[in-house]
Amino acid sequence: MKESALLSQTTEYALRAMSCLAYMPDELVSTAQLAEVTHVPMNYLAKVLQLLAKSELITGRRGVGGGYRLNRSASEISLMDVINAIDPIDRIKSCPLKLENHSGKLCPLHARLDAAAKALIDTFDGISLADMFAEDPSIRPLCSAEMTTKVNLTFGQSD
Amino acid sequence: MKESALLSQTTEYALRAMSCLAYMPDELVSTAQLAEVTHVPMNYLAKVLQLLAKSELITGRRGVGGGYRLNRSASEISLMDVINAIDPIDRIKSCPLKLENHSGKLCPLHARLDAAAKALIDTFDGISLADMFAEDPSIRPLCSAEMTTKVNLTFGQSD
DNA sequence: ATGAATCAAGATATCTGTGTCTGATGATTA
DNA sequence: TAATCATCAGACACAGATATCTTGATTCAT
Repeated sequence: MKESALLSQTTEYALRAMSCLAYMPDELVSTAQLAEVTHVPMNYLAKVLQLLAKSELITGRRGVGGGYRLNRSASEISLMDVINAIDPIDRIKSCPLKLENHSGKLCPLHARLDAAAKALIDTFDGISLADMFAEDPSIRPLCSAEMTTKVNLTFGQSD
Repeated sequence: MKESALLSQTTEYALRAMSCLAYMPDELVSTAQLAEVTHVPMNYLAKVLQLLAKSELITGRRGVGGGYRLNRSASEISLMDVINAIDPIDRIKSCPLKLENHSGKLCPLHARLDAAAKALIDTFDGISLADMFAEDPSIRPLCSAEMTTKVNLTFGQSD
């Protein structure tokens, strides 16, 4: 079959947009700008941003000069927060076969699958948007130069 | 949006079927029997088994008394082998935005997503089908009693 | 106030994963 | 050989994720 990504395409888009917003806190960034930098189809990104806004991770402001901005600081938003806003990773709470006769316990197979899901969730819980700026400063989230130059051009910020 | 499982439905089905086959090596188990025990729609399971057969994890035998059996011993088949036969977990090899200007390196975001994918793969690589029988013997893969009794009834094996 | 910019919301289109069905091929039994 | 069982192979149907488009509502600048 086809390769399957760990996260859905929509979630990937959301993470890109959030990374971008984290890069310039307190600035209002329009959907069009985000779409260009993140290379996401604009009309679709608009939908994704609406979801993020509904989850109260970001706030949208209409009108001229409008756009989106983070609701909390980048260090207080984990990757898992973003993932949860779009496609939560589901834990296996009860036997998927709907068999009753093992009191609450998962079978070895599903116990291990659930453990893997938990590990993933814990990993993403432990990474904040801010963490992604804390390394080699020559490489920015969403691929350094592209983003850095585009953004600087657009907003006239000096580095 | 909707909850999204770590593995696709099809992969889940494949893991169930493989667990079942691992439980009775050297027996030929028909699609109908597997479907009943694993609670998977029979016609669809038939497709999944064909995929597993094409990947040479199992071999099908036609005709009266036919069915499927493992090609290797359960201890030599990892969960990842099964997953790879259906929907491989894809690593992020290059920038999904298709930006060229960072020589081979992933940006912090995708580097972390890829690390998570690698960790998952390593986890599933380290678990064999046989491992799932090595614990509390009262709980079998695919939910103990159900499978145990059904199987014993069907094949008349004593415990 | 008027017009332009921008988000909000809903309808619609497309593609892929999931699931069903039918006929063909091969194996067993009698 | 004939009949039956079960996999094999392909076509078809459906639903949900992805993507597009249109219209309305809000904000800003003039």
